[in-house]
Amino acid sequence: MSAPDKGSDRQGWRALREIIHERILSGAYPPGARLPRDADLAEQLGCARATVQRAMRALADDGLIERKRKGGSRVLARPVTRATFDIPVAREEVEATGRAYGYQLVARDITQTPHSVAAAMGLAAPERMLRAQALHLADRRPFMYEDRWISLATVPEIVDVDLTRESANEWLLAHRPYSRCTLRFSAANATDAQAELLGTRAGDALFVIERGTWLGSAPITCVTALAPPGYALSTEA
Amino acid sequence: MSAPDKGSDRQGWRALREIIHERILSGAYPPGARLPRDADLAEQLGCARATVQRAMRALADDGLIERKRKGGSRVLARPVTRATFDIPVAREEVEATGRAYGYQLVARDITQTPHSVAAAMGLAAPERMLRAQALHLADRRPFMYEDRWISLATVPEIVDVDLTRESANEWLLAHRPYSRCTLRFSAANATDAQAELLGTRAGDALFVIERGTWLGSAPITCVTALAPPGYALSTEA
DNA sequence: TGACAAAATATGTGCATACATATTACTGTT
DNA sequence: AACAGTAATATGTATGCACATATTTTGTCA
Repeated sequence: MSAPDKGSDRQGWRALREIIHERILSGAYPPGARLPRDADLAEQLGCARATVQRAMRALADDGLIERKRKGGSRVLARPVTRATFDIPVAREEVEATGRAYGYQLVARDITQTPHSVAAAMGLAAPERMLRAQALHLADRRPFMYEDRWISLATVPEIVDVDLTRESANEWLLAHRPYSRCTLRFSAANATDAQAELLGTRAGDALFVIERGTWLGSAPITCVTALAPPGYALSTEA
Repeated sequence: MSAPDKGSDRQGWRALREIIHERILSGAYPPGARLPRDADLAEQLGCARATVQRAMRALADDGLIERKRKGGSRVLARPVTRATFDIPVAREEVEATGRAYGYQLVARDITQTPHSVAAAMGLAAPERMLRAQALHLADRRPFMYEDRWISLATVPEIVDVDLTRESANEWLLAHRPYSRCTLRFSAANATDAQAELLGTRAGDALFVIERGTWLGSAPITCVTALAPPGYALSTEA
């Protein structure tokens, strides 16, 4: 029957991706080389073009190959290391390691943002916003310190939230979904005040995560999170 | 009129994703809620189930919804912030900012790895490996310092490469593709020697990138890269 | 030779259908 | 009521087809 040997080697698109990946690793398709057309690969491997497309798109998403509309597919000469991080909520990050999570509001007030914060949030001029500074604890020891600004224009309800009980981050995630998010990782020396809060010494190298979220073009919040020495973000690509 | 109005509002899967995303943002599908079945959405939106599937899978990949085989699709109550970073080769990172790239080998020798490195590479015991320490420069100023170990068992040819001319990283990328890669970001205070090399002061907060690559289960290389203050890694999720 | 229009081509997308697979829900038995 | 086996169900995957779209290549004309 016309059945294209389904029974013997029923390959899924994941298997196809693996086969092609192997060919790249083994040098059969060396860096910079052009791969066969999807249609040819499909015939060669005994499957439909759509299945090859699925596998190839996965390889392209992983940064291994490059696909262009008429140029065909090429093995990237200099594959970029593409890594995906899931930035967890502090509570879950702590609890994932089996420690007890704690939260503590350090300060809360409503003031004018500095120019730097307004700029980071894409505003032309500073605005009055809610500023919340808080500590996340793991087994009662400082885990991360966050200094957060929340737009009163976009999230007016935030003034009525009891931030001594609930982390602003968790409240926002539950009540104000965002459509855009920027992230920035860097390192900084701890100031005296930061060291005091994090239980380390001034000058210690802190891991810095800066995050901004928007709903459409309206800024929601902008946080600078500081983690004491020992903190690391890791992933497998 | 069984024709599913193709002419008027021919929606692509990206448009569908956007529509569903909007519904989530607007609260039509609140956090934790179950979404309609793919088939129902398809009928409601006037397209094929495959198209809905494509959109929904994209939303799931972005960490916005969760899909289970019979449980249907749910809006994630606590959406994780999922960010994808492309870790560039130093040369390209420098040149992307319009600066002149420079490279300088600081040291090269073949010695036994410390236990820590052997462990990081998944080896039971230390091995003799090639260690290459090098500086990447931007406009003749230190941009990043790397301390790298390369497995002689996996990459014996590396001993014949002139590392004073070519960065080990670029040689490896061109000649030794990897199948697995681990990444770890952290912060550390500069030692005297590191500060000297990077042109900063001892104690300054450095951004640390640790990376390991393997081909199958064979370790290829393991690097610790240090960037001076001012360096940051950023992305848009 | 050079510029511009037209044809060719490889990937991208959409659709309809069939079947696979993982879970949930149900049902009958003890 | 507890349990195991079975049916129901929503998503996952594969296929064949047609057409869309972005590039490259080719061809024509000045």
